[in-house]
Amino acid sequence: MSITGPDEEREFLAAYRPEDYHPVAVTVDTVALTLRGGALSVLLIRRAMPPFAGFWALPGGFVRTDKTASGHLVEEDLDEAAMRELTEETGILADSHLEQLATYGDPTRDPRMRVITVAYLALVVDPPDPVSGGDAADAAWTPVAELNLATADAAAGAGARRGRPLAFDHARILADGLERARAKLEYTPLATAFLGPEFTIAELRAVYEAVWGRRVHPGNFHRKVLSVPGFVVETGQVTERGGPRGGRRAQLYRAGDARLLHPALLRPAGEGAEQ
Amino acid sequence: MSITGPDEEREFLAAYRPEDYHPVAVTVDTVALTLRGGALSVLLIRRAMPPFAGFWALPGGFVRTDKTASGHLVEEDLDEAAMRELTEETGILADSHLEQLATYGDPTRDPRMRVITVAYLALVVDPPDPVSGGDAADAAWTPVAELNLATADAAAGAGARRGRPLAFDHARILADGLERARAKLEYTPLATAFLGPEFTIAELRAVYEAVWGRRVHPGNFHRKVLSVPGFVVETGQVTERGGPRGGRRAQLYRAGDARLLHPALLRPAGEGAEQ
DNA sequence: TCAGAAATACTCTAACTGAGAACAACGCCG
DNA sequence: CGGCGTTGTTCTCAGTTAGAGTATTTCTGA
Repeated sequence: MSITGPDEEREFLAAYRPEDYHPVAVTVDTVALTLRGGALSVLLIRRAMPPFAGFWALPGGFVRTDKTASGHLVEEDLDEAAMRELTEETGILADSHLEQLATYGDPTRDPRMRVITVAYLALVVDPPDPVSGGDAADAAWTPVAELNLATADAAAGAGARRGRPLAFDHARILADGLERARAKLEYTPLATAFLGPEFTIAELRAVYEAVWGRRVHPGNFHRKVLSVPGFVVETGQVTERGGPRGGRRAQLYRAGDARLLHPALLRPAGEGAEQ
Repeated sequence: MSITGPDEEREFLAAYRPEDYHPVAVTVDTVALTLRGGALSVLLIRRAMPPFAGFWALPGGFVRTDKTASGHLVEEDLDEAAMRELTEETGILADSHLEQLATYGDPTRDPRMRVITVAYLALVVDPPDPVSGGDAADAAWTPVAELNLATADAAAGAGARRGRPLAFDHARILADGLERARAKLEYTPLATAFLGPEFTIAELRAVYEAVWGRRVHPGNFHRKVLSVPGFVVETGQVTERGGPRGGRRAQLYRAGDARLLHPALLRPAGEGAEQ
């Protein structure tokens, strides 16, 4: 199906009239989430360069459509760009989960020029401390609760209220990422992407509690998780020790092969929450 | 928070090195769905220009970042671009619903150059026949069943099997749009966006059946719709006449103010379906 | 050895589900 | 005009799932 050719190329260029166009830049930004000490945390970098120099922001950068020093053409897919930028700026590998979130193209979102950004959601298991690189002056896992984000709706325009304000429209992107994670815990086995290969039901419950920001009834959670076919599979092993303050040893489970949860684990309808 | 200025501009340009970059184009493509004669249909255009000249494709085009004849800078948001292109190419207005779907950036997806496209899902109520314009040689509402799409997974690489193949990766985008619509019928009042301001429960059920491609139990559907708070509100009116082959007059309802359906209307778990 | 803690199991009631039947109101046609 | 098929609406019933609370088991630490 190769319909490329000189004729078509000419047609296109005639219609394209590059001189009439302002350049557009395409970037990727990643909402990387993890659990650290029981708290849902997001990976932020401190911007070294203007605009928003000194502000915290989501790690990300330009999609490569350029030539290297050797003149070789670099063309990467958007997912690859997201992973590359994450590693370049923070040293963190998005090895557990990576999915596209949404694309933000408000003409005023970057004061420099027209920048359209494709946002990603990444989950990372038990990550090391980040190592800042590239345009990042610093990088850190930051508990989401410390950011004092408004709700997704309210954060849309204003950005974070108190706490550290984020650069650009990153407060909104973060809010959208959090909402996506919260929603997908309900009907997919996404929670297992926060955990290592083997985990207990209590650890799984801790993921739900951290992401949803709510207490979850241990007994009912246990029953529901085990009743969903393919969510978790028993390993037959138990933990080496009980909890640090006593308690029974727990069964260890592995993630099953289900891609969707039937029935779903719905979050309580009530409003409240957010810690 | 105006951090724009000559210094920052210079910084940015120093890092950007435009001469090292190949141009990137950003387009929008829209999966516009409607119900015509009870069949779920998608709006397609026939491409006038290469590549894929003569192929059917989703309506869409370049996001404006250009100067008009008067030299005025045109900067539109992505949503605006999607609506504009839809109307330019087909004459159809996305007045009922418009939401972003996903962004596709495979470096090989357009044989001409690097084109990143932001896909949208639009729903249209009782639309007229399209009027082709712009780069479209033709435009038509096409029943989705006629396209013989594979499932979302299988369609990813190969595009449509039999039936008319779509240009670029539009078969995959369409599959993703259909899956989004099917999923959102479950937990949002999206189905009402297929209907006019007043509708009967049976018409609402017809939307679910057309989009899901499955029969839905009339009695249970009725009960569930009325039991979800804020999904529909009674108008007190009834239809002028019963059905063409007899039958009782139906109560008329309006869309309620719920944004989420609690409890949700889950589609039957079974596989099958697709008409 | 005991108190507290955590994992797991059980109980109860309320709510919801799918399947089917029943009832109500209409158009059509003889 | 009156039965009949059609469609809208309500109801019944048994099976499943939900939330809340409690009980039991098996740990740790004092």
